[in-house]
Amino acid sequence: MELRHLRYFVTVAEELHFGRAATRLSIVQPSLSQQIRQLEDELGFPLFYRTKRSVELTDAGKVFLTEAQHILAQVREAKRTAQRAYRGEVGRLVVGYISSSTYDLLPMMLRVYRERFPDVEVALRELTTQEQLRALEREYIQVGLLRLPISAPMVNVEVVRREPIVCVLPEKHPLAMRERIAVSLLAEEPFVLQSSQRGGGYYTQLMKLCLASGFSPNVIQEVTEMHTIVSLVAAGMGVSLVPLSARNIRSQGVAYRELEGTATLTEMAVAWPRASRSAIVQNFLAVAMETATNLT
Amino acid sequence: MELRHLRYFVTVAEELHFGRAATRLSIVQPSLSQQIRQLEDELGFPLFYRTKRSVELTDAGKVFLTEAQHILAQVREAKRTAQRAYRGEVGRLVVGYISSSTYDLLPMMLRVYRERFPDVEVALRELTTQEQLRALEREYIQVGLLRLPISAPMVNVEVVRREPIVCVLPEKHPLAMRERIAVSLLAEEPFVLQSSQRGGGYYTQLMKLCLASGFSPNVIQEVTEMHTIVSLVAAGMGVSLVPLSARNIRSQGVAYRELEGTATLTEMAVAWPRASRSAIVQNFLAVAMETATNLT
DNA sequence: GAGATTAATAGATACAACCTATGACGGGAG
DNA sequence: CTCCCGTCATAGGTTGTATCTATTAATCTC
Repeated sequence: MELRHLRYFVTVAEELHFGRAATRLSIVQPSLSQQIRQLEDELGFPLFYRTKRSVELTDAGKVFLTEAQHILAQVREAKRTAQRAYRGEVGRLVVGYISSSTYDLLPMMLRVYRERFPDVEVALRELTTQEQLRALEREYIQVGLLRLPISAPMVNVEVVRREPIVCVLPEKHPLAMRERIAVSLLAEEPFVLQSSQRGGGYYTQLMKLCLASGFSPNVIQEVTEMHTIVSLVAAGMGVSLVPLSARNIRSQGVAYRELEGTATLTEMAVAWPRASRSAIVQNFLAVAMETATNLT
Repeated sequence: MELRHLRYFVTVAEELHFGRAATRLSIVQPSLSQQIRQLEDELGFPLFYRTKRSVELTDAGKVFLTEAQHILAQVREAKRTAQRAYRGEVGRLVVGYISSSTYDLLPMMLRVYRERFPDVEVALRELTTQEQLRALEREYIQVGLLRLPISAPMVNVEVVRREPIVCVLPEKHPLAMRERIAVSLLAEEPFVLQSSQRGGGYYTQLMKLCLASGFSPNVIQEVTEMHTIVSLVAAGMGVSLVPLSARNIRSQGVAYRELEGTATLTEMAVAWPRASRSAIVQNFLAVAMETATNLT
């Protein structure tokens, strides 16, 4: 049995006339008769009552007709669905992200992406930058939103935000009176930082920044979340160095001050496996870049 | 696209190896490659990532795989279902019946039929013999359970029960003392009968029976149901002539007496359109005949 | 009863699925 | 590093079968 048999059968069943059906199918009547006969032989029962003048469906033929129509519809649907999958319009996308992306970057990207690709099921996994790299490798996530620098040869990255590192300190702190703060002034200050494990490349970047000013920061508290840092600073526990976008965290009693000299930048990026050929991922990346340029 | 393409594709997807898949399909590898290529061309996207050493499904290929498997399963199912329909094992059967068949004949037939053909949806229509003949013609019912005689050339009948007509009269009635009653003795009795409209051929049969004994019955009450006749007789309103199986109607205060002379018989039959080629109907008829002989 | 209509049959043809032979490429063994 | 094996693609010939043409058989209509 081939789909041809089903197409022919459905047409004959609709026309109840071999000649007209054959015309509609752009073949000649004997060919059609032969194919229907073939189908009947395979099924083991007649689909039509034929007299020399008229054609009528048998009961079993009626049953087979509805089945055949369903099958043909499903074939059309299968084609359409698979083509949509090819274009990355349906499927599942697992996104890893660092918590500091939840203030604006992630929501903005998701809003646009979901609007443009409503039939892709999006799953979210909050993971640190380091965890994301492992997860990308193991295909636990398909795309990550993380902070540079990273070292991972099998992963492609594209920067979506570049922002200066600024100092966050209690509002009442003497240094808060200055408009800009030299890093060296923080040498004696107590620091609240993400743990090196959690901070990843960003932690290393901060260490280098301080060492360049001749000191190693006095870390009195390690935390996991950016907003915890801000809260603790607000409570007067110490100071910290954070990406500029941390200002989005609403907290009373803290001040953000630029650093003196050339601004040290920190970069947020989307990351995906170098080997990924997934259209879903490509579409998400396109949305991500677009979002990134739009908010510059 | 033909089912062949789907069958080939599913096999390659299962094996992830063109050579092995071709072997399983009893064709050679280049033919298989060619057919898959053809399918990809029609779909407009690749189903596999091919390197020189390995084969892997694309994302869209995975989607199409599940669709293709569904389609192939549905084809198998369609074949099976239609074959069952051909054997009269699935579908719908509308049965017409007269109310007097509900005492034992109809229930017995239905019990056996439903047990043997559980996937046929049976619909029941209580109709008089006359109504059934019209309904058979109009294909409102497919088979009828009615009382002979009838005159309808387009309808086949097969007798399923043959029983004598007996007299039913109040227990206390003087004639009830006799073991058998001559019809002529009923000449002056008030009769409770079904209306001629409703009674059909059976009504005519009773009229002839009385006329043969030299009288026309004095009908004081026409009713629609057999059990109403028995109730009214029990209440002393009159006498009646009913099929023997009316004894199944439980009612106090009535007596059933055979008629003198050669018993006049009344016949219950199954009826179906002469043109019917429905296997469902044939199966029901077979069950009906079987039931009929079993209860003789 | 003749002509028109419709489906089946018979035989020829053409297309496409299939086969054989071969090539290109990569990975692994020596 | 080279050679060989495994794997899929390509090229060209062959075969099977879907299709076409021509015709027949049966029925309906005028």
